[in-house]
Amino acid sequence: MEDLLTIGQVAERSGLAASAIRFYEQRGLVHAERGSGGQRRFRRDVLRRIAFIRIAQRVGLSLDEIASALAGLPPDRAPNRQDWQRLTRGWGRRIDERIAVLEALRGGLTSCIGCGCLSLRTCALSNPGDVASTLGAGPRYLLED
Amino acid sequence: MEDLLTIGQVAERSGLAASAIRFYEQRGLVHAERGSGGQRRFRRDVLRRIAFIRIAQRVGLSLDEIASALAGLPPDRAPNRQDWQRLTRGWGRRIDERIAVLEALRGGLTSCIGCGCLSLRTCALSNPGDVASTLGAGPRYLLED
DNA sequence: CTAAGGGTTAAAGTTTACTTTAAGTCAAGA
DNA sequence: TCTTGACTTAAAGTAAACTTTAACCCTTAG
Repeated sequence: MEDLLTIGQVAERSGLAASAIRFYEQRGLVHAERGSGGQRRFRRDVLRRIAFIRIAQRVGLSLDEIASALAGLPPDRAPNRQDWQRLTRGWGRRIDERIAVLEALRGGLTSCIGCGCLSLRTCALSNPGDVASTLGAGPRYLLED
Repeated sequence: MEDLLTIGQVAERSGLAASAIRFYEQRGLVHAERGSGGQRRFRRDVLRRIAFIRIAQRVGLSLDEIASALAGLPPDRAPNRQDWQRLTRGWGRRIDERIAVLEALRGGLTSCIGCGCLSLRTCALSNPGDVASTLGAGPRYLLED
């Protein structure tokens, strides 16, 4: 077994489509050397990069943001655990914020009976926005008769 | 003040762009009569429909799903509170699920130290999936040295 | 009456994250 | 050697949810 992976092997192991991997290479998210005949050969740690990318996506980052984050890895040596952890700092907060927004929305829904919806433009429920304002001002209202 | 609204007035009151409102009309999400000269005239309750649409989007529904939901409103009379509430049944559960997924992800992140990421294809963190499997099997691991 | 401001249309453009297609090249076993 | 399956490329296609553009019409205040 070689220590370099073909795109098919990476696809197999990561569960990603080969086309997606090529796309990621284009976008600079992963890197491949080229073997005889121009075929891509990936180092094994591409799998960790891909894991990182997928998790980052679930946290809500765009590929551009993920690319910026990955650019923070040391170019000269293989990333170690501290390197990776540095990149995931702040994700917990980001997730907490999204949870807070959803909880506010749910709270609004269940308490939202008898609403006049007088001002759509300022209704916290219909406007995505900062957590503070959504959480801060008590129940909002959705529907009235 | 008329009891029918121009598209500009609806845009102003809802905070939506006029182009978005035209788009919604095309998609059957809102309805407009036509006045002299072919201009759109909206009944005031279009504002409630728009509020519904925006909140449904925040809950995670696509415009197609929202259109189906709106089709459940009575065609012959103005919707009342029960009508609207019927449409929002099930949203709470949907939101709870999304919260559960995010919490599992956050829990995984914070406990994710020392992971071998041996099988990307089955790693709960890198794979979006059902809540049960993500929640059920204890901490998962993200990064190793 | 006329100019400004808002309204109309269809069609094309935007963004994100990919997939599909077409046409061709490479690698490995029988 | 041949054939099959995996690989290559660039370019176009997809989906969602809109926005932009261009060319034109309507309404209203002065």
